[in-house]
Amino acid sequence: MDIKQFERISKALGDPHRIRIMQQVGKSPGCMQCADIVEMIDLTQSAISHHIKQLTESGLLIAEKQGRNIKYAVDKDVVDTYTKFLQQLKG
Amino acid sequence: MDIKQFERISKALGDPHRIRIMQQVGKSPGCMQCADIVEMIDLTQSAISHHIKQLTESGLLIAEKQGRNIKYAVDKDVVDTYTKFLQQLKG
DNA sequence: CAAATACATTCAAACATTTAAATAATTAGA
DNA sequence: TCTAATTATTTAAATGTTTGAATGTATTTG
Repeated sequence: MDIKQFERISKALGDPHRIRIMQQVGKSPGCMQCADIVEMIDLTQSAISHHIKQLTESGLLIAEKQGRNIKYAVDKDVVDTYTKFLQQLKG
Repeated sequence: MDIKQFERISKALGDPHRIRIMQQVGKSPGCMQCADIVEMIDLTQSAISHHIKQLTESGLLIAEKQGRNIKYAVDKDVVDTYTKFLQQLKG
C-alpha cells in the first residue's frame, strides 16, 4: 500500500457517519443496501451517497450492483493491508 | 476505544505530512526532536507544530520534554488499540 | 411505455482544516 | 541577566470537506 492510499483510507475513516456505516456493513455481511444505510443515519440520501462514495473509492467497501439495489461489503483485504501499514509505523 | 477517538486518530492519519512524521518518529525510536522533523518536511515550524499537536492529541505520539527540546515516540498501545477497532469492522 | 424505486451527480452554502507570518513562552548557556 | 534556541499560540487567508436541494440515470413493475 502506498502512502496516498493510506491517506485516502484514513480520511475515509475520519468521519463519524462513515465509521458507523463501516460498522453496520461489517455486521451485515453481504446484505447491506444503500436504502438500509439511509434509514440508519440521519442524513439525506444525497449526503449518504457521498459518504459511501468515499468509502468505496478508498477501497474499504466493495459495491455490487443487484438490479436497482447495491449490496455493500467490507473489503477485508484492504483492511488488513491498511492494518499492516499501520503496524509498520510502530517501527 | 470509543468511536470519537477512532475518528480523531483516523483524521490525524489522513494527511501526508503527518503520515511521514509518524513514519520517521517510528524509525527513530525515542530520539526524534521537533527540530529534526522541521528539517525533514518542507513546511514552516508553525505548520509542523500544528501537525504534531494533532498527532499527540489523538494519542498517536507521546511527547516527552527534555530541556528545551521535546522527544517524540509512537504510542504502540494506541496503534494496537486502533488496529483492534479496525479489525472489528470486518465483522 | 409510464410510473415508481434506488442510487448518483451537480451545485452552492456552511463549515473545517491547513498554512504562514507574527508573536509568545520556556529553557540553556554566556 | 541577556541572548539564542526550541517549541507553542494567535490570527487570517487559502483550501478542502460536508451537506441538502434539485436533478439525472438506471432498472423494475404495472
